[in-house]
Amino acid sequence: MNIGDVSSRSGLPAKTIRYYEDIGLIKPHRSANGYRCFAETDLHKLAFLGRARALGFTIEDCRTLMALYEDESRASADVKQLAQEHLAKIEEKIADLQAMHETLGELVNCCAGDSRPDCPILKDLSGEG
Amino acid sequence: MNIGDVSSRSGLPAKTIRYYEDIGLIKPHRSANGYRCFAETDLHKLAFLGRARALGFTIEDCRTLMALYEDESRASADVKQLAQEHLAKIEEKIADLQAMHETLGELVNCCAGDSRPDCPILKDLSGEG
DNA sequence: CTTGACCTTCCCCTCGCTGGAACCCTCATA
DNA sequence: TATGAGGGTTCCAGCGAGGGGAAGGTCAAG
Repeated sequence: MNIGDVSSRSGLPAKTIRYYEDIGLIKPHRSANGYRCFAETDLHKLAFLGRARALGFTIEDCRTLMALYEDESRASADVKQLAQEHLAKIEEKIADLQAMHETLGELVNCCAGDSRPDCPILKDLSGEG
Repeated sequence: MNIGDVSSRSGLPAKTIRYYEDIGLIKPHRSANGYRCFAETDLHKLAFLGRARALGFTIEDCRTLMALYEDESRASADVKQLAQEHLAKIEEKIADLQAMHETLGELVNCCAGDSRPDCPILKDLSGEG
């Protein structure tokens, strides 16, 4: 398979696939003309990476997850720990965003949103609040 | 005031303050020795920026907000619209993160987390789910 | 033979800083 | 008077995870 084929089959942009090769996540062979030549296993890895990335894992986490996946003597505890740490980071981000949302939401609710200049949002930002 | 003073009084790192000057958010004067020389108004702007950034506004949003703040004939509707758009982006991010959290949370719950290799997390990532 | 779709490498851009190198300024102390 | 500490200055590189686009090679169809 050429890169366009794996791109459409994995849903990942060709640029991303080249990047993943660049950083050593996949190692496709090369055809005589210099084109990357992907096997089914490469496609499988790319799909794996795409799903892991969609769950928000970092590239380095993905590297670890792939290594665990390929290690048949892995302990599921290692996978679970990685996932739990990631889950904790997600929770932290959600909490941060929710705090922002709450503060900003209140300010927005207090703002008349008309043609007058008086604005509680700017008032708060300026420290007059 | 030198940069160290505004840094400690605004809570922003000196690097960040230099960066904000670089991109034209503030324009401190210079002393004879070449040092940046900050007035109270600069400090006030930096505090404004710090609060806007803490609410998750992008630098470009901050630039617009500062312009609105300094424009005495602004309409609060313009501020409110910007804030509402930002609020919508925050909500989108929260929703994305919550979706990740839900999926990953279920997988984590299904994973024994022991010394055996069998792992529903990896199974899902590999597409066997 | 040419066209168009595909592939290659290469380098710069994103965003919001952060770290570090190399150097200048000022003040206090030995 | 040297010197050292603790400011300040500039510029360059890098982070994560790719994206955009140029310049050029390859291949199948018409």
